[in-house]
Formats: sequence, structure tokens, C-alpha cells
Amino acid sequence: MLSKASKYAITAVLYLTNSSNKQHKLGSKQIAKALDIPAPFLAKTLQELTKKKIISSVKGPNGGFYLSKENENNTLFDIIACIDDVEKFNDCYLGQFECNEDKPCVVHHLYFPFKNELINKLKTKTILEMSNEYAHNNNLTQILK
Amino acid sequence: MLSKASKYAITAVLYLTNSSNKQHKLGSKQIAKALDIPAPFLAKTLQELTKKKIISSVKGPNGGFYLSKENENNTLFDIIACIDDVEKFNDCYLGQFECNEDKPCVVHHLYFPFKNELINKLKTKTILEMSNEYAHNNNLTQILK
DNA sequence: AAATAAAAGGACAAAAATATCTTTTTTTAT
DNA sequence: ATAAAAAAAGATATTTTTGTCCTTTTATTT
Repeated sequence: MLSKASKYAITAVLYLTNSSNKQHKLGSKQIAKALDIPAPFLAKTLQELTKKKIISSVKGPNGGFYLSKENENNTLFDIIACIDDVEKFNDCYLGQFECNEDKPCVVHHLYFPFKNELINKLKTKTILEMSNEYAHNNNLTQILK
Repeated sequence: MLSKASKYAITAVLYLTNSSNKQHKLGSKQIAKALDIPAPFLAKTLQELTKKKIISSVKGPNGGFYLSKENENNTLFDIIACIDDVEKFNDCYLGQFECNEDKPCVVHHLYFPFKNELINKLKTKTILEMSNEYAHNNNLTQILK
């Protein structure tokens, strides 16, 4: 499972995709308030993302966080790997010391393919793609109303 | 993800299936040593399992933990639910507030079916079944040697 | 009946994750 | 230049999880 920090990070980045741009940046407090996330904790998380160039920031008046074109090529996996120890994906779901194709745990044959598909999805889904999907989704919603 | 306590519990119960019976009980320390699990922590966990009748125990000399016939009808899910808050299975994998068929997160269509299959497996797999599979597995290993 | 061995129970400690607060630095706008 | 606004950095606090220790209870064996 992802840590809260990781989930906050994903949620915040998703929020940035459609509420910010280089001209209109968002402060960590604004984001935290909009998403109901503990503000100082999110600030820390956003700092880490910035340090690893997953997102961008500018200090000072009218500063804040936003996504550059380069940032948008980052994937969901990049966000997660920035915050969590991704090695945990390799652990046996039931915590069995020995768990592999030869000696699989009870859910290995269920978990292993899922995990691989999941990681593949996380590694190929870019922020840009998610942004587009979100926009599309919202248009649909508008139309349906 | 399951907590360590849950994983320890599963590992210990699995160990009990093939190393103990009503005649030959196992102490929490023995189990902890054999499985390389922090002994007092495991003791606590085994107590909870006992309290909810997932496993059995007898105090005093030659006492210890074992599995009764009734215990063996318990499922993996019962073990997990005894230790962890199972509600977490319902949370969105990416921590999105709104995540359902109508407004799915990026991995919802991957995670949702997996989760359902997983829970189904955990709810139907009894301790007895696992015990049998383990025995079978070990016979095979013996034969192959 | 007494001694003993083991679980049960409770209090405590350490570590990790989450959350908060304060100070410093940097950038922008005035 | 100065002030202000915001990120960055660092220190601290809280909560949860994990891990340890000590005492009490209970069953078994002698």
C-alpha cells in the first residue's frame, strides 16, 4: 500500500494539472485547503517532489507550485518512487519469507500478475495523460448535466 | 497492505498447521524463534487470535498453541480481520477521495477486480486447505529429491 | 498440595509515519 | 532598496505501529 504522503502527492499533482500553470501557480496552503490535506505535511511532500524535479516551484510573491512541460512527462511511478520505498512492491503479499513461482503463497498467482500490471501502468501513465483524461472526463460531465 | 502483525499471524498459523496438534502444542517463543519473529510481539498477536477463537491455547506445563478441528475451518480472511482493520480494502489505491466506476482513478479498473478476487480468495481459503496444500507440496519436494 | 511452565494481561519503550511550528532564504513587486 | 510573499529548511510534536518487559493467572505435572 502506498503511504499517505504518496497519496497526498498524487492527489496534489493531479490538482496542479488542471488548476495551475506557469502563469498561475498555487501555494502549498491553497492546495492543502482545496484537497483537505494537512498543510505543513503537504508542503514537505511538495518540497521533495520539487527537489527531484517532478514538479516545479518559484519562491516569492506570486510564487508557488506548477507543472512545466517537462514535469508533465513524469509518471505516476515517478511520484510514488520520490516519496515511498518502491522495493516494497517486491514483498510477498502475505509476508511469507519464501514466495515465488516454485513455492508460491496462497495469493501469489493472483498478486504477482496484478502487481506487474500495476507497476507497468504506473510507469507508463504520465502526468500529461492524466491531465488530458481529467479534462475529457470533466467535459463529459458537463455535457451530461 | 497487510500490517506486519497480520503477516506474522498468518505465518505463525501456517507453521502451526504442520508442526503442532492437540497432543503437541507449541509455545509462542518456540514459534517466534522458528520463524524469526519478535517473540513478545508474536505472543500478543497469538493472544488476539486465541481470544477470537481463530486458534487454540492451553496454559501451564506442556501448554501452548495449536489448532483444533474447528479452528481449521477459519479462513485467511478471519486471521487478517482479527488483527487489521479490513475496511482499508475499500480505500482507493491512489488515495483519491472519489474513486468508483463512474469516476475511476487511473488504476481503479486494475485494482478493483484484483481486490475482489483477492478478498474472495482470502475468504474461501481455510486453514485446513492450506495445511493440506502444504503437506502435498512437501511430499512433492521429498519425491523430487 | 506444591512447583512449574506457559498463556494472559498490562505497562512501557522504540521506531516510523504523520502532523505542526518556526526560521531562513529567495524571488517578486512596489 | 525595501517589503512582502512564498518556498525551503529545520526543529519539534503527535500518533500509530512495532517491539520489550514484568506480573498475574491458570493448567499441568510431580
